[in-house]
Amino acid sequence: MPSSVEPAQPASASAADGGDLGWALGVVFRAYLKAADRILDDLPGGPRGHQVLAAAVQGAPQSQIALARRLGIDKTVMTYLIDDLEKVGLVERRAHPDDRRHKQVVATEQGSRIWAATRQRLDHAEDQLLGPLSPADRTELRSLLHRLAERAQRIDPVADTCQIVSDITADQH
Amino acid sequence: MPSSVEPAQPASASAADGGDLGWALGVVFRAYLKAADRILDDLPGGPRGHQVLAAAVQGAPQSQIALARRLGIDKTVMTYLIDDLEKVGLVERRAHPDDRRHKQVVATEQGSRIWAATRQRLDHAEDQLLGPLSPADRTELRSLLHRLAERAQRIDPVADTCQIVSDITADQH
DNA sequence: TATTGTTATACTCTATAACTATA
DNA sequence: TATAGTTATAGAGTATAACAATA
Repeated sequence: MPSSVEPAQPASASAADGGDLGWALGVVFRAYLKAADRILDDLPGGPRGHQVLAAAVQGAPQSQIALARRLGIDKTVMTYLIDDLEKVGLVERRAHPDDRRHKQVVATEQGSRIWAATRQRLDHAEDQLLGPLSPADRTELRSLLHRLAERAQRIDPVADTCQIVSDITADQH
Repeated sequence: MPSSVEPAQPASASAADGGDLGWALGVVFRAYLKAADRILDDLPGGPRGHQVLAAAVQGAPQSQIALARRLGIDKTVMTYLIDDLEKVGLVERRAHPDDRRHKQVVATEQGSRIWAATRQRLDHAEDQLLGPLSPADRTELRSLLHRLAERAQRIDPVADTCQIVSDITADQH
């Protein structure tokens, strides 16, 4: 193991307090995904399948497109996701009484049970991910991230797909 | 716009202070990527190309594999990334004098200029992303994320690829 | 005409493995 | 034998467009 060729300091650490927000976000997000993937291995759709299931269990019934926007998923992908969850009997589609174009996604009894169990395991995994932080810091981080996420959601609810991006980039060149 | 079919409250908000860390991380990370992609449209490799360039400009020269581990990129992808950056003349590969298997990635003069310019634009974009937060909260969030990222990095430096994951999942079933 | 949801196609990423060159 | 890097292939994931049903 040739330690001489590995620099002692990580390359990007010098900008630790300036930029590099993207690097930290990426590392933390990937670490979360890796932990979540282990737990959600059996669940169709993995972490995203769980988020759909969570929405179906917890909140008021939502249409597929509303879910897609909130979770940052393309509406076509949402179709496949719900297909798989429905096959296993975790959620059901119901036509909205007032607008039959919308299909509400509701959880089955089994879906609720599975969600509660996996939610518990996810909580444990999240605690491990936040391990280096004090309880107060964990709460602070969760709160800050949620504030940002809610705002980002309001500003740009994924816009169904990414038309907006190309519109904006167009006048930069 | 039929507002009656859209529930007033987002579905996952009820768990806002419990779980849902993954949702918030995902939303914020995607928002960052979207903003960064606009800025880094010209740069080969997008955000990841920029991170490689940043490492080459800022720190001590690192081998490709060290970069790959730090940035959470597969070593084969790193090859393509550096290929593209080298074609455009932003970085160069140099054989390490002590171990010629390693190739150090160093920035060219032009690479340094480009990096400085884009870094400035990224700083601006990050400020906009963190817009809802007070200056103190921004610093706090950056600090918390960096602490987590550095720790996650030490615990699991991407392990070149994802062997570890399957090892661990194996004894769960 | 506009919107929800579905399907099919093409494309981009990514993982995997096989290979080389150095050690 | 083990590691750094490269290349080629196959598979997963994603975007795009076209379509049907409803409003």
